[in-house]
Amino acid sequence: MAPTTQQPAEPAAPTRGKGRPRSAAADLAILEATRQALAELGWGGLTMGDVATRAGVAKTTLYRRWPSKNELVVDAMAILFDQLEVADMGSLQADVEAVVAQFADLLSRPETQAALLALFAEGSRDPQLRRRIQEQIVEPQKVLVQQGRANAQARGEMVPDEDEHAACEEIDIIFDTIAGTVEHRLLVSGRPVTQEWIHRFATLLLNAFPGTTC
Amino acid sequence: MAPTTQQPAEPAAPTRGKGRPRSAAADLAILEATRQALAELGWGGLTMGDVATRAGVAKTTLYRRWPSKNELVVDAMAILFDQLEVADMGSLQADVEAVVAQFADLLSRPETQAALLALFAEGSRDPQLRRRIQEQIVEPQKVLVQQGRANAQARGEMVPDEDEHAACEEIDIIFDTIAGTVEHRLLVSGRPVTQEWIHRFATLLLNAFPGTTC
Amino acid sequence: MAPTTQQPAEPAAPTRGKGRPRSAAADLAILEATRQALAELGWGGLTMGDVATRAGVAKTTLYRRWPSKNELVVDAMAILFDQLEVADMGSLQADVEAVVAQFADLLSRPETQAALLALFAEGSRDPQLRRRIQEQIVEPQKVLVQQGRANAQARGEMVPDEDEHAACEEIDIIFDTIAGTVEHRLLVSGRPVTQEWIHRFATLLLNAFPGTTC
Amino acid sequence: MAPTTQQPAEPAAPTRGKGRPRSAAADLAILEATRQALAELGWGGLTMGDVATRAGVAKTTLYRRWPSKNELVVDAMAILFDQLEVADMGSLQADVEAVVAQFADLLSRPETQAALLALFAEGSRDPQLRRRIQEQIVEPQKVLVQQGRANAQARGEMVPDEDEHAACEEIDIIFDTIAGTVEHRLLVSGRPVTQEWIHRFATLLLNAFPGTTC
DNA sequence: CTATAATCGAGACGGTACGTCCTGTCTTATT
DNA sequence: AATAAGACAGGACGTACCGTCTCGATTATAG
Repeated sequence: MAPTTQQPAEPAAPTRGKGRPRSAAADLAILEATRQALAELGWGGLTMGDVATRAGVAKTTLYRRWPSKNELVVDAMAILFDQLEVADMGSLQADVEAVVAQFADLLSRPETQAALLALFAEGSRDPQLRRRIQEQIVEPQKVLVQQGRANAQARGEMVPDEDEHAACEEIDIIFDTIAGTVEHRLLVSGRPVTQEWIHRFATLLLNAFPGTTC
Repeated sequence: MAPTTQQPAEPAAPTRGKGRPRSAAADLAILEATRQALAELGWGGLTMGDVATRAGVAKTTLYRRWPSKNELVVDAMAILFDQLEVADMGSLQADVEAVVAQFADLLSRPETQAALLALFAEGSRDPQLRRRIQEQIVEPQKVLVQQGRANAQARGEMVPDEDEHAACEEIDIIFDTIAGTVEHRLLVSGRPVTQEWIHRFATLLLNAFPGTTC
Repeated sequence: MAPTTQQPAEPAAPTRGKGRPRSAAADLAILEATRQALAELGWGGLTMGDVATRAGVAKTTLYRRWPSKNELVVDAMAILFDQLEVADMGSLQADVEAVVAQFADLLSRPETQAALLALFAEGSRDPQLRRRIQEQIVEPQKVLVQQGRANAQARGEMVPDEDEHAACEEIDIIFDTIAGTVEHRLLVSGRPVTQEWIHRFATLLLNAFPGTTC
Repeated sequence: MAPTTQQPAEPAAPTRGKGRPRSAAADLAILEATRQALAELGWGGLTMGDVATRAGVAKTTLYRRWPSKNELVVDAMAILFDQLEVADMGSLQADVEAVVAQFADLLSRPETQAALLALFAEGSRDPQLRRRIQEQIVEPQKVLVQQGRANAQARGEMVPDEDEHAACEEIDIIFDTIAGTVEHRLLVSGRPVTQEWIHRFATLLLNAFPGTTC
């Protein structure tokens, strides 16, 4: 999660190196500047030089931490996706609606709109980038589904998993469906995600899965 | 559909344009070269100059027809999306599976992977581009859903629409779900769309909609 | 002199060809437009397309008559240099002053300033162009020197030529001196040619040549 | 003299510029490449991109130092004109002949032929360029005349200047005459400057000025 | 009166250079 | 060692002209 790129080994070493230590403030300033620039200028308008200027930092400082724009933006966006939470609202339907609403809010921010699909597009060519996206952006979302599922099972709304593998597959398909549908609605079709739409979508979703004992 | 950008009025004009007419062969060569370059180099590697060279055409000829890379790629991809068809396979489930398979095939092509998400990302900033994408890429897909629905109703698998508006909303949500989920599976999660996955997904989909009389 | 370039044979043929005859009005309009554009935009800013537009003529019409900008400008300027005359003012000194004044006037026009040195520069690389410049621009000036010399000899101010060859050489050197000095003063040093300067220069010139019987 | 264009203030600044200092080697390579390209391709064929390539330098490095082709060529040529010298040959006639010969040699170089008139032509439109040409190319020549005159006065061949202003005017007219005549002979008339021609021209020149006590 | 033919306008075409912008690396002096 | 500053090689951008071409329309002479 931390902008640890480009360093010797990191986990094995709390490297108390000799020279001047890296400025932690710079990291935050750069990531904030990146989000700001994304929101203002979009993915295509984002330049490393501009980010450096906004952050009050030299270009070198940027490249010392991130190998390129892509990785920088992944880290800048990851912070936002880390804030997603699944609260136990008492029922599966309510939990789903809450999570979808949170996700839709996130996708409505200008920086997210500018960055998310562009990152996915870049990731489809660069496997290393794809992995980084998976770890820092996609996984945090998928965890929500697992969590919500566990909550539902704890409440007795869903039968517990028997086959580990099948459960995994099912989580995948649910996740792709939720994330994909909301993204498509907001970013491709360009139509709003209202409370009513969320309700309809969540209802469909629960219909679709016969495993729910509601 | 035709690369008619940059021209005076087009529909209302049987305008016997005065100068030398634009080369139709150039249009085709450029669009083909664009798809080729996308497949080879990806969105980021796509260069107007390179496309021009591949098409055996001057860069000016490109800019005379398309104001930028974005519009060019929309038109180049639109041709692929025009080829989608909904065949009547006898049952709604079979029809859905067929259409999903077709769509997944399309999204598996390297040029589509390179272009689609990048276009959507650009479209989220540029309303004109978004409209163009809607008309030339998204609409042709949505038509499939409408068509399939009509077929199902003709076969008696679905009750006919009563409320026009509600039907429209439902088509929207179905469409966003199908397109979004498949895109997310293939382009974001990076996992394959197998025959089995398609079957599971189609089943879920039909479960979700109680209107089906199966 | 006429813009006869690019035609079959011309002298041997008053070629009453079959097709539509070339517009004589176009020639004049083009040359006038050329001088206008030169005065406004300078040599570097002069474009064939712009000249065509100013003349209300298609670019093709231009290229049918002149192979390139250089030749076009030679012809456009030649008209101005054809207007130079040597009037018999009664004394060699007066004649020289009159001719220098005329020449200085010509070099003070903006189109001349823009074109003359540029043409000479181009001519130093392109022998064909150099010949054209010699014939249409330089020779008309040199004739003035010969004429003035003849007048002076007729008035008895100079001894008649004995050696044809030596006379020729002397005309050359006088001509280079007058033209070169005035050009350098006006176009290189950028200082004005006043009545006083002309007088001083003419005096020096007559001093320099002992052959004058004054 | 140095290619100092585009810099903050230069003389008043012992400014220990903060970033990486400009490469001095690049300056020399660029100016040399410019002269080479001029000699090979002429003014019209001279391209910023080509110069950059020859110098093994990026185009941006060129534009960082010189705003355009014109200024670059002035600096490239200035080096040649800095090499002019007036040697004391013992007599005014000999000194004049030596200087004219030197100047003619310089004007016979292909890069000079390509550049000089073209620069003067451009300078007649652009006052800033004209000033630059004056300072770096014309003045070094004019200094020769002043120097030669001083030498002659020291030798007693010329009476010393009484009126400062008149002397200045006289230097101007002598300079325009020498430079203009040689340039016209070589670059416009396109005829060679032989030893004999130089002798004749120098003789005329000394005739013209009665101030000489020979 | 109809071919035939060269001209005209318009504007598309392949090509080249332009001057700008951004990338990612480098070289300074400073901290 | 990391920092700010900024020069550097390289490459794509979108524009402007060049000189050629392909159109339909015009305007002359020749049959």
